[in-house]
Amino acid sequence: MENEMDHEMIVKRLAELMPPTTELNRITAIFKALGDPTRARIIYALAVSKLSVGELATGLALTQSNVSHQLTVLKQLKLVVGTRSGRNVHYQLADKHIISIFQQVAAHAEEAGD
Amino acid sequence: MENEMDHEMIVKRLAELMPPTTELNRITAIFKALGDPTRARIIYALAVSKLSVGELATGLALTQSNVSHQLTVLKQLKLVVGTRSGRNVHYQLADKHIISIFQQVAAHAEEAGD
DNA sequence: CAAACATATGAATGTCCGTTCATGTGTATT
DNA sequence: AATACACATGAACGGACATTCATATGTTTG
Repeated sequence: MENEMDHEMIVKRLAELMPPTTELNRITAIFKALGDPTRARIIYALAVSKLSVGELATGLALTQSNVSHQLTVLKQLKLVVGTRSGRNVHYQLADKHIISIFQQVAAHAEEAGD
Repeated sequence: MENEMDHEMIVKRLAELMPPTTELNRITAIFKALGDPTRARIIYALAVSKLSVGELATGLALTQSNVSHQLTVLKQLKLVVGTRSGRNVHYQLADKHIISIFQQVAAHAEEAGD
């Protein structure tokens, strides 16, 4: 914490303490991407196993088009990567970091559950 | 990883491996809340110091109404808590857990930055 | 090369949501 | 009690976005 003198200062210079706009945009874009149930389910599925678009579609009861659209969003944010093998494209999580982020949020969601 | 036998099984039972709907909704709701730049900035500000609604409004150049609306969202998800003292209501992060979540996402955003 | 299969892309649509404006509720001061 | 101050709430408007449908691109097989 900070004393009263500092507090006034903090309020006055709060904007300067914020992360740069472009960084903040990148961060919020990631949160927003994970904030959609469909994309979250895709992430959960890929946390279990590397899967193709079709497998995700049938396994999660989603349209192929829908899955593909969501994957492009996740791909753009480098949350998943897809590698083609023949006709199929197998997607996997970009790194295991993502799983721990979900775990932390899940932990918070539990203890904050009404 | 898993062998080919298991893989078919996984696809078939993918839905069962998903977290229960209500839990998934809670998790995605949190992500969605953090996925808005305005709310994210509020979180960042509160990570620096406990602040009143008015201080947040002036410090972040936002409408008082806007700040209040976003705070109700964050409050409902138990990401922040507000305590009244006189006319003012001072808000703070519900726990420091939230900061580490941002740090992890920020770390990912950096290394994935184009 | 034609046909079938897997994935990607584009447009269109309905819904959700962030912001603003206006007003209401709560609290202190004189 | 009346006024001023701090915050909350509700309605409304505009923009973003998730999903669907149709179609295009890419890849294998016959």
